[in-house]
Amino acid sequence: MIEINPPEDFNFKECLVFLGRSDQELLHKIIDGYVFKLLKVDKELVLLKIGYKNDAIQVEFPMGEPALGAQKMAAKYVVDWFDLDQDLAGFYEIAQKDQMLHRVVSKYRGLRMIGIPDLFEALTWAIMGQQINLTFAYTLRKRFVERFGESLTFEGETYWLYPTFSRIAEIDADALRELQFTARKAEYVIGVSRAMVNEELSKEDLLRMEDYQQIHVYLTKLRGIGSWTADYVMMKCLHQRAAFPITDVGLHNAVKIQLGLERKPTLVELKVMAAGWKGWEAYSVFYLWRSLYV
DNA sequence: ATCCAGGAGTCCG
DNA sequence: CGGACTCATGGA
Repeated sequence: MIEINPPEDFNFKECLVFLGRSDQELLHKIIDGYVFKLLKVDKELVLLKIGYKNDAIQVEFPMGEPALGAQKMAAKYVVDWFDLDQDLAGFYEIAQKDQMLHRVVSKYRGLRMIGIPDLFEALTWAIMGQQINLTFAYTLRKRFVERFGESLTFEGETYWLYPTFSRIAEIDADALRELQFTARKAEYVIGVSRAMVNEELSKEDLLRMEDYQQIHVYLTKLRGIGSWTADYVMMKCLHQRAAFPITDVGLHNAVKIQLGLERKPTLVELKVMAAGWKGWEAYSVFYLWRSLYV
C-alpha cells in the first residue's frame, strides 16, 4: 500500500460524487467508498483500490503489489488524476468575491479537478462528446472501450482500459461508424490516433509548451479539435487553470440555474461574469459542472 | 414530433 | 475575426 498526503482543501467524498456521475462508466468503479481503477504500468496490469483513511489517501493493490517503480507510477497517476499538486487557496479567494462561485465553492469545497491523465483519452472523449447529449456520449464511449479496449476480470468484477492510440490508428472509419459514430467523429478520432503514433502529438510536448496560447493554437490546428475541445483537454489533462471552454452548453445551463435566469447567458454576459475568474477559469467551470449533478 | 445536446468545418465578407 | 450555414445522431 502507498499513502499519499492530500493537499489542503481536499474532500474525497466530493471527488467520489463526481466520479460516480454516470451509471455507464466502465473505466473505474466505486464500491463502498473506494475507487477501483485498472492501469497498465510497464506493460503490466495493475489494479488500484483508492480510499481515504486517517486523513490520507491510501492506494492499495488488490491483485498483489507490483514492483516499487510501478507503485510509484500508480501514485503519480493518482496525483495527476485528482489534481493533488494544485493549491486551491487562490481559487477560493477569488470565489469569495463572486456570488455565484461563492455558493458552489461553499457547497463542494475540497472537490479537485478530476482529470483524464491520458491525453488520447481526453482528446477522443471530448470529440465523442461534441454536440450530442451526454447520455449518448457515454454510450458511444462504452461501445468504444468494449470494442477496442483491454479488460481484466478479478473477483467477479471486470475492469477496462481505455483503447490505446496505436490500436485505433490501425482501424478504419467504418469500424467506428458501426458503433454509431458519425463519419466526421470517426475521422477525427482516427486522425488524432495517427498524429500520436506519428509523434506529432504527445502530452509531454504539450506540457513542455507551458503557455496557454501556444498549446491552444497547437491543438486547434488538429482536425476535429476546435476551441471548446482544446480548452476541455487543457482543463482535464494538462492542468491549465486558465483553460476556459466558454461555449460549453453545460456551463451555460449551470449559470442559468445558479442565477435563476429565464434563458441561458449570452457569450458577452459570460465574459463579463468571468472577468473575476482570471487564472481560475477551469476550476470555476468544473465547480459549476458539479452543480449540475443534483 | 420537435428541440437540442459538454461543436467543428467551411464559406463569406 | 465573427456570423451563417451544414453536418449528424440519439435523448427526452
